[in-house]
Amino acid sequence: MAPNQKAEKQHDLLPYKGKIERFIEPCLLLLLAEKPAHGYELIEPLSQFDFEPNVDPGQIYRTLRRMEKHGFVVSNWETGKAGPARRRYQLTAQGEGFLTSWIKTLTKRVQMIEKLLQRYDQIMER
Amino acid sequence: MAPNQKAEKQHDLLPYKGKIERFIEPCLLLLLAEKPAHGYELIEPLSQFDFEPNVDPGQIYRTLRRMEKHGFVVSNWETGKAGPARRRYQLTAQGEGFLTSWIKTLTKRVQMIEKLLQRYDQIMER
DNA sequence: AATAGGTATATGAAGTTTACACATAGATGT
DNA sequence: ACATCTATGTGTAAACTTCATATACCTATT
Repeated sequence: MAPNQKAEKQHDLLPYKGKIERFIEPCLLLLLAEKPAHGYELIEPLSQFDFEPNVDPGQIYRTLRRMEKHGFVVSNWETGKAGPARRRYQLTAQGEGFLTSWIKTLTKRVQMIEKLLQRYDQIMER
Repeated sequence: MAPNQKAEKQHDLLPYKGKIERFIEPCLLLLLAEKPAHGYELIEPLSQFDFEPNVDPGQIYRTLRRMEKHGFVVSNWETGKAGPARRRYQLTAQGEGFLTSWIKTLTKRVQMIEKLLQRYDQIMER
């Protein structure tokens, strides 16, 4: 096929972020494994995982609800306390299993990246 | 806000892949840093990076053209050899710089994941 | 010389995921 | 009464991936 200069619709390439798809899921599950919490309360601890750009609260709530639909967490409304009602989430046994599979996936990802990094080091040595 | 059961349009959560956004870019750049090549020739070596599902050839060609537009690689048509004409790609100095920034990004990603993995190990110890 | 298969490059379109803005609402302080 | 903080959520466009498909040249075979 001959060279061709059609317009390109896709992304402009920069900025590249190298984000990990749905990384928020294992982060949320881990935090809930440590202790039950409501969404708002998870914003700050989540930010410790260095999300860039900053963690989107909307995404937290959506992800929690989604995971609840799949039985990975359960929630109950907590009134009584000060301020508006909060939905308190707890990890389920299923959720633990899901976290475990996430851990396996992430371990593989690290290996993938390490492989590339090592190969990069090799060509840099020359 | 009260509990609410609206239909959910978003993804069904499973399967989760934890793919790294545009991971194909640093892989291609690294392979080209090792030695110039045409797209078709890169399919097999790319698969060594354990893409799941398998590397999409279409994505390879698109990504190479895109990176060329940004000056990270240059190509020239190679006839003469057996088979149809091939577009031979070479890394540019700019491309090396882009690869370097990718390496930094990926190093950060590894750190993010390691942080999570360690924290997971901690709660598993109990 | 037709045709099948391999090599090589590329596009179309639908589905998934993220980013950012915005909406809702109760509680608290002035 | 009003603003502000806490808390939960939705709408939507842009970005990204996936899978299917198109094109075309070359080589070997019948």
